[in-house]
Amino acid sequence: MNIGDAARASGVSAKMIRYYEDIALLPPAARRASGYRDYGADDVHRLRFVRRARDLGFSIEEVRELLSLWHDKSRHSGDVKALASRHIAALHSRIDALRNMAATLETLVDCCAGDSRPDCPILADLSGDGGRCPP
Amino acid sequence: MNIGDAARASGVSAKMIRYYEDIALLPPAARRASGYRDYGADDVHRLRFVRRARDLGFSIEEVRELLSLWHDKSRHSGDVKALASRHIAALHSRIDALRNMAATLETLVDCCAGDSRPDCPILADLSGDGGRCPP
DNA sequence: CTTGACCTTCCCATGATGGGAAGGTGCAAG
DNA sequence: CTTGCACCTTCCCATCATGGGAAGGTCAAG
Repeated sequence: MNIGDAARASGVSAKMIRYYEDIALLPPAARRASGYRDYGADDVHRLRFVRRARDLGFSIEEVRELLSLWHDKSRHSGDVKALASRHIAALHSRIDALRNMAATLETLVDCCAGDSRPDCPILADLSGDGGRCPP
Repeated sequence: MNIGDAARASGVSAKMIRYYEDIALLPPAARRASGYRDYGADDVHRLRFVRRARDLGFSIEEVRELLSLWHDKSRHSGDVKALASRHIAALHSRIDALRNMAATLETLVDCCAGDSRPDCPILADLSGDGGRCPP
């Protein structure tokens, strides 16, 4: 299986597959005589794992840990759970940060006339003319 | 006022102030005879504006638009409101993406024993052993 | 006049991804 | 066989916003 097929089968771009190999997230791929990388079902399986973990927002380094836990048949599920829980906490703090931004902006947008006049509580807030915009 | 003082007064690091000038987000700073940049109250005011906008999650390019609207005394508040509304929508889609990740992970974490045994629904899910983990 | 805190510019690194160039391979149709 | 096209290889560059640090100049207090 060429890299392009592996990419299509796993949902990871060929570019990324090479990159993951380069940073040793994945073991060096087998090579044909031509130098082409050659992938099998196991490789695609691992790629799908990586893809799924990335889709869940794990960083490359976290995926590295997940892969090593996955391959370790004597792992403790507690270690996986701890890693996932840490990630969930990180997600929640990012969510909170974004929600705070959105809430602030929504308040400002709600009291902006949004017409052709220049007066704008959004700009007023940004420029530090502390809020005369209570909702 | 030296760049360090402006940095402390605005909450924007000296490094970033130079960078913002470099990419023309800010006009070139005045210079003393020594070559040192020299900042006044207006500059600090603009820096605070940028800082606040960045804190609300606006990209540099969006801040550029906001600054130009701010300086344009004949702006239409509708333009500001539209920009802010677009940004709010973008924030919400990022929030949704993160919340979906967190929700999926929470389900998995909830049915992971988290002890010293190796069986783990989190890894099972990642490896594509489609969910025998209904909450 | 020395010392230490500041300033200048310049280059490099991050994280994860994409773009593209230059050149080699593989396969099907002519 | 040769041509053509789709694919592969490596290598370098760009993104976005920020920080780190080196080499060298400046300022103010002691």
